[in-house]
Amino acid sequence: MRVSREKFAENRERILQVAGQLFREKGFDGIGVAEIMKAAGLTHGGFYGHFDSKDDLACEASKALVSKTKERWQGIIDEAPEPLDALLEHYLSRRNLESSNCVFASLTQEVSRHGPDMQSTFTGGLMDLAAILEQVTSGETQEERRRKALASLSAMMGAVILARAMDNPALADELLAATQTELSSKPDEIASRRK
Amino acid sequence: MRVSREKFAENRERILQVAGQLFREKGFDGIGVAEIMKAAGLTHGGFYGHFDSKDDLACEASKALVSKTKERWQGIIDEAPEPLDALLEHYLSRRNLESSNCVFASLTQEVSRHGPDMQSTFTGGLMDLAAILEQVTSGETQEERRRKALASLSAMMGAVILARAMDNPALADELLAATQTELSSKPDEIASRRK
DNA sequence: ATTATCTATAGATCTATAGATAATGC
DNA sequence: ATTATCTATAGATCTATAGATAATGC
Repeated sequence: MRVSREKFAENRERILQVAGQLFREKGFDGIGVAEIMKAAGLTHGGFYGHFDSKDDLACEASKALVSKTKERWQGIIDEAPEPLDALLEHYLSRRNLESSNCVFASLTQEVSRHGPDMQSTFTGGLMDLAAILEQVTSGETQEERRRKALASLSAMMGAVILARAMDNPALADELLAATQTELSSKPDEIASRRK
Repeated sequence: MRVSREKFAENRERILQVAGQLFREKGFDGIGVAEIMKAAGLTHGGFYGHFDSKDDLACEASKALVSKTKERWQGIIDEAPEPLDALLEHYLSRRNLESSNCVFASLTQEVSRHGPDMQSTFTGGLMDLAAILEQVTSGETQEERRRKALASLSAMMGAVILARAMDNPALADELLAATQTELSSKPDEIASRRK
């Protein structure tokens, strides 16, 4: 039943990936170790050869998800001709609402109930996203760009978090569209396109 | 051991109030029925005379908390000479960050994992808060006021949710201040006062 | 020989219920 | 007589561990 070193490393990655998915869908407290391992195609007992505890897994999975979001944001602004609008279009889309891609939009409210390691992971991730946003935000002074970037970050994540809780898809769409229009550098263009 | 009808109603209210507090602090999954009843000064078994299930309690407690937030917001805009700025000052303050007053800033991410009753409570509450914000938002058309109100709602709640997850109080304060400045009708005044 | 995984289980915790108890209110 | 609360417990679930198993890698 033992597997090779290479397969062992693959199994660890699969546990991390499956856990990341299930944590985002059901919350840290909404899914157990046994079910995570089952979804990864392994048995419950094998878990503790890979991670010290469930909380250790939650931290490691969060780190991986934070990195992925940073890479996604950086990738979008590197390629698009209008980076801020491309990022808003991506983040405030119905697709991003329905997938639970962004770990911040799914798990941030649980962070303060966990240990310092997880808090530091989320804090660092948010600072990095703010820095990315600052690069593509216009303003006369650096102070103004920084301020706008932080306010935009709040609005983007707030909009997705609120829209996810709504049982009325039309209202959720309206909330996303309103936030996109207000944060965009070209509000008139967005407003007419969104109709 | 039986108590009067009046005391019975009081006990139910106390369970609701204690549960509202503990749910906001620890999440719906982070606290059990036994501990809630203990905090209310009653025994575990007595719970089911007041509520059908833990989920029933979660719905009722949410409804009460949503109503309280609506009343708080309406009270602020009714009294203040500059209602929008008063609301921003209240909601984006360090005091509101540290208390877990607002049910939306504490529990919204768990709503989509619960039943339709809770989703409808949160959706209705958010619509009502948006309507309150719309009353105190300036704009040339009603459409513009509505759009700004929805975007401001996202930013206000997003800022508090993100700031709560941070282990760096200075950064959390900066995020709240930046959001307040950007949403205010008098950004210059806020910016100079916040220094 | 080492070690990754498996089976089995200990021990804690959680929701919900059953039946007893004792005070209320007709 | 009714009923609000209590004690006690059933039954499910959850984290973590112990010891067995069997394949890897020196």
